[in-house]
Amino acid sequence: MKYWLMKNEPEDYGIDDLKKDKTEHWDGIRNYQVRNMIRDDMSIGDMAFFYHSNCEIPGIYGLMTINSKAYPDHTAFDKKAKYYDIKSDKNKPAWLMVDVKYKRKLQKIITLKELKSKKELSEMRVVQKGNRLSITEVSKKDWEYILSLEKK
DNA sequence: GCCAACGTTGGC
DNA sequence: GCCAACGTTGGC
Repeated sequence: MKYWLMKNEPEDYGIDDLKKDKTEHWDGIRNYQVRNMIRDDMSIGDMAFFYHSNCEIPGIYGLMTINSKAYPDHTAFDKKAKYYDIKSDKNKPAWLMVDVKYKRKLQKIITLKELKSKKELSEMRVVQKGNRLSITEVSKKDWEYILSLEKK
């Protein structure tokens, strides 16, 4: 069982949208490192933080579970879709996605600022400069520490 | 809206 | 296969 942090822009799709939808496919991954990670390392039942990026208050807003294995991202075949990719062929899909299931919103937002202020989390990928991966793995230790911050 | 950091592309 | 140019991400 692994833990993840998954970024999305709330203007595009945020935690409240997932709360409403209950489950949704996490499409639009167009980075090979991230694709390989969801293909090789992610499993059904893994837990993930829903992180809001590129917004007024970047940070962790909620929890979700991974609800499927990686499967072809059909938005890559759709010429009208934002993330259409001419290189992805239906017979040989270049891009994958997983389904995520809403668990709950955090009682309070754990902001990026707060994450950065904790020396315990200095190893975490999201707090490191120049990290641009939309999905990163979170260690069990960091996962539990972050959840403990919710109670403070 | 700026810009640093990083990934991708493509000429050679 | 190198690397400059370009595009994207995302915090600020």
